[in-house]
Amino acid sequence: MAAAGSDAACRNGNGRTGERLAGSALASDIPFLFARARAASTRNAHAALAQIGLKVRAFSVLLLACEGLRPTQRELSEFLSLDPSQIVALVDELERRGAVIRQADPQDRRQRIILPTPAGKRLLRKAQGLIQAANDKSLGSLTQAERQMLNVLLQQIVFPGGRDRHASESG
Amino acid sequence: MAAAGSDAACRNGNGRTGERLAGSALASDIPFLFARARAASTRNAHAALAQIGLKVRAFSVLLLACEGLRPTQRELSEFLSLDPSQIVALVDELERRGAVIRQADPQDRRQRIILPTPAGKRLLRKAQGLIQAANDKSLGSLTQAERQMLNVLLQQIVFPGGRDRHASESG
DNA sequence: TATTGTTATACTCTATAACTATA
DNA sequence: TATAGTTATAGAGTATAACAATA
Repeated sequence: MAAAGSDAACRNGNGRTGERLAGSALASDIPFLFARARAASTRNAHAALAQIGLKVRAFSVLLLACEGLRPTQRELSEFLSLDPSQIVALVDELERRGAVIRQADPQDRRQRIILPTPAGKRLLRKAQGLIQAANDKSLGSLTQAERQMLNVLLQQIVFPGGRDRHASESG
Repeated sequence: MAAAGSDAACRNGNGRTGERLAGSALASDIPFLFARARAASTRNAHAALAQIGLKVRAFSVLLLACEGLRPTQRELSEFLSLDPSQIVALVDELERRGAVIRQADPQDRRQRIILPTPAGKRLLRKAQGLIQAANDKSLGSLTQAERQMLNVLLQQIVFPGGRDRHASESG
């Protein structure tokens, strides 16, 4: 690609780089900032997870499966804002790998509960270490207090219902 | 699609919805929150801009062209973190529409400076009104002070160089 | 009849490489 | 030789519709 930003400064003889445009009103546009922040943080997360053959989507599913919540595929779809058909592919991948299993819910046999295997739990622990390091890199310019504040603000946007969350800075 | 979140709560007889998973550690993961916040805000922005036939990418290019900064395509590519080939398509679209023109830089005829037309400036004003309404919707759960704080934190992440920006809340 | 999971398909977005014209 | 823009192409990500099993 052409991955601007970090190392792309001062290249051409004209002194014109993308940095010059940071004076634009766009630099204060929240959706634009979300897009750039997300791109950078998922790039770091992907790079970190690559060494154990995971992607962030699969990591999210694995994490949700490992917390004792016994999620159905439908719930995963809703919470991750992904289409049910995408969950199928993600669970297929994790199941092939022996990290999770599908269990038919005895109370409604249409639903499949996603459960972790011991190997899945081990994989998650490894992944969480890598993710934490990646997130530290993504948020390196923020203090711990600033990260916590950012976490609270983002949760207010994403979960406007406003359940009293603890902002535990897992990432 | 299956667009979870907003209206998907309380559907199945089991009382199991995606909302239940908000207790997960994933709900405190910053990249996850970025992804959901970005998805929601760009969805709103796209819906708003659709009525004038623009997408957010094209809007960004148009805005940068209209501020007197005389950006080259390379600069747009770097600042928007898009590949140069994607800029070509965006400028093509805006040019077909009569909103911008390409001008060869006389000092380096390889470079094309993107300039707005009067029609382009009018289109931008319309777009900005729509974008502002969309952003108000996306950030409805935040006070003005919280928005400003979010803006500052995001800029610290995206522009770690730390030029003294004004967080002018253009969106 | 409605819902869960599944499959298939198309469309957008993103990434990569090669080409041209200028430098 | 190197860079700006362009073109073409392949891959990932996303959206949509139809189907089988179950309710």
